[in-house]
Amino acid sequence: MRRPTQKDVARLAGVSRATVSYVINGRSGGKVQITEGTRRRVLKAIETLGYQPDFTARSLRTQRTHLLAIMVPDLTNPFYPLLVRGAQTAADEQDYQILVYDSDDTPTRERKFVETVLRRRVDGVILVTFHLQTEDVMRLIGAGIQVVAIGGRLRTAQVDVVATRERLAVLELMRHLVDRGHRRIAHLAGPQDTAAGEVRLRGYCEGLAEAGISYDEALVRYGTFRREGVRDSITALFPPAGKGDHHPTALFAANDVMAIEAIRVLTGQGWRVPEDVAVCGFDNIPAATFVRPSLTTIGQNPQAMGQQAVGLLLERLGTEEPIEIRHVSVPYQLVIRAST
Amino acid sequence: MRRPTQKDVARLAGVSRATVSYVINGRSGGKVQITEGTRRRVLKAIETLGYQPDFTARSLRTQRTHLLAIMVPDLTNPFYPLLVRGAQTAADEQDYQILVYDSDDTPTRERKFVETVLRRRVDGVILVTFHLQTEDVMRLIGAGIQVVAIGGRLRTAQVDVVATRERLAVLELMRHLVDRGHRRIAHLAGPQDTAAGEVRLRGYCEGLAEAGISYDEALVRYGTFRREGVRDSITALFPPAGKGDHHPTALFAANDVMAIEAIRVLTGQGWRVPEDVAVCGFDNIPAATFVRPSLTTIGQNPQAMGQQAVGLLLERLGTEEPIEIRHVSVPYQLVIRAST
DNA sequence: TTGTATGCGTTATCAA
DNA sequence: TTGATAACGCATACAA
Repeated sequence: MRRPTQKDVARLAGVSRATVSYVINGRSGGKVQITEGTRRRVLKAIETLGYQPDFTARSLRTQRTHLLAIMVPDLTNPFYPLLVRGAQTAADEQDYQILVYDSDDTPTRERKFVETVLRRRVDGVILVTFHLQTEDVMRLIGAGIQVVAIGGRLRTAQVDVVATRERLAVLELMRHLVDRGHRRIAHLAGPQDTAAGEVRLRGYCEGLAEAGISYDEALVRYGTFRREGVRDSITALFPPAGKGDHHPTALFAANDVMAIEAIRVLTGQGWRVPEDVAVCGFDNIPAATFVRPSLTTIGQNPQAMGQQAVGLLLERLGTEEPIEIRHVSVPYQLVIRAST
Repeated sequence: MRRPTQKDVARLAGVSRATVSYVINGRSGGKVQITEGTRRRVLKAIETLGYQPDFTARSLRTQRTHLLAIMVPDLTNPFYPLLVRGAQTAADEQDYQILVYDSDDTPTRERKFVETVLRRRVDGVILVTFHLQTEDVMRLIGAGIQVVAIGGRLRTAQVDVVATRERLAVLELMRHLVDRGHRRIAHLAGPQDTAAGEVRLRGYCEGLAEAGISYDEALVRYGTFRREGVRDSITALFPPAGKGDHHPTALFAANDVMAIEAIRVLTGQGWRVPEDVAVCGFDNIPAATFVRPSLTTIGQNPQAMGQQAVGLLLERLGTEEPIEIRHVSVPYQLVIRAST
């Protein structure tokens, strides 16, 4: 009834507990040698008893939990499940499990995450954070927990970072619009206190500059990355009265959610997309393919990001040697669809 | 540098390790009484040292990990992140953490999940399974792991179940269509070897019966819950030639993904939705609000399901007494939108 | 009311 | 090559 322990295995195989441990951990490669005979006897006993090592006990002894944790701001944003899945795939191969934590993008919960992983003694964490400070990260590192950040926000902290080169991606998107002949390009920007909002605006500006188009602040509106407020911004940028006039012919929204809402508002007000206004977004969420017209956007590769992040973590966990800080960027993809 | 342990706290407070443990675990309610004075001294020491109990060690001792695990078939299906989030919210309140596992809907990975949680000694699991057998579940229970299943598939196993009354939901959906005057209602069914596919078809049939409409097998096509194959089914149900003729005036797709694809195919072939054909789905995924026309559907409440599931688990974990098997159903919601 | 001692299941160090 | 044995950090029965 009770789960068998190493002791049971040892008794059945007629050896000591230590020997069982040696066999299990394949010490045979190192200094400790086990006779093939006893080795097989032990293996046999393990088999018949259905013995499985207890992670908890092992963790206490080795100070390794074989547990990773990933914190994301919003699991219902389709970007993050993909990230989690990528992480999972990579972790699974090495028998690491993943604790998933939805911070709801609040400072309180992000803090709580830190406390939790500290007590749980997870081996490594993947952070998608908008609120943690360098000092929070330092606490983790101080406790021997490996850290990798997704996205640029913690660039300055001493941690590995996995990110998309968003600025370059936006630049490419802008080139696409310019190639299509657009000169008056509006931007529905994200909040400028977020790395994403800020860097995408920068890409927009550089894109204009590259095409020799002068920046016009009247063409830039700031949003929240959510649907709220988009209607007002659109109405301001595209006054119903001014149709056929000197209106912008293209709109770059800082993310797909806003872009899709923009399309809805525009068509609702009688604009044709893409004939009157070309619209593009950023993220390539699933809805981008459903919406009519389907949305031109930048596809990040969250799954690859998750995998990479775990890869970095496991590398550090696999060696004693210190590894220098790494910043890896994951390829993005310009997805051209009907909206431009 | 090293994390402080109870021993450090004890030394600083000038008491024994046991006393520290008593204080922490609030034994004061039980038989062991601690003087207010020493209690405060200990608390003070904990504070200044920044001591935090070590989950691992505690787990080894108590045989409780304070860890739950949830297995879902596909994290990129927006239903499941909500489920996870609901579970998380509930778990978080009692300081339980959640291991998330994406089984990719494969038997192999579902098995692997079982092995993993067994070794990890998680306290309870939430199962959304399409492949596990009763015996797999029995292994978990035998190991003292609490189990709750989401959805009807394990109804017959001896476990708690949280589910939506899908049959009743479909019935309500059918009533809605009938109220709108529809008599020829087609059904894009799900695979009949899945509980969802089967029960939704049953609801469809009962809905017809209730309205006194005779079942016509020519109006039922079987799909995969995915976009593939929908085009063919739609073309067969709504021959382009037969427009204006004796075609079905409504379509109930067994899930939103198929319904949305159906709308796309129908409009692509010149049918107007809902004027020529009313379309409805099941699940209320986010895209259901984005699609034009927006989709009438049944909204399950995955978040509530996750919360409920954790609730059942924690109840069992909170008491020694055996609790009888419970089947709880979570309210659904008929969401009427533009497509009908 | 507090302290002593033991064990949870492992791994790893030392002898044998 | 193998076997005792001591931690790992904590909770608790029992003794004081």
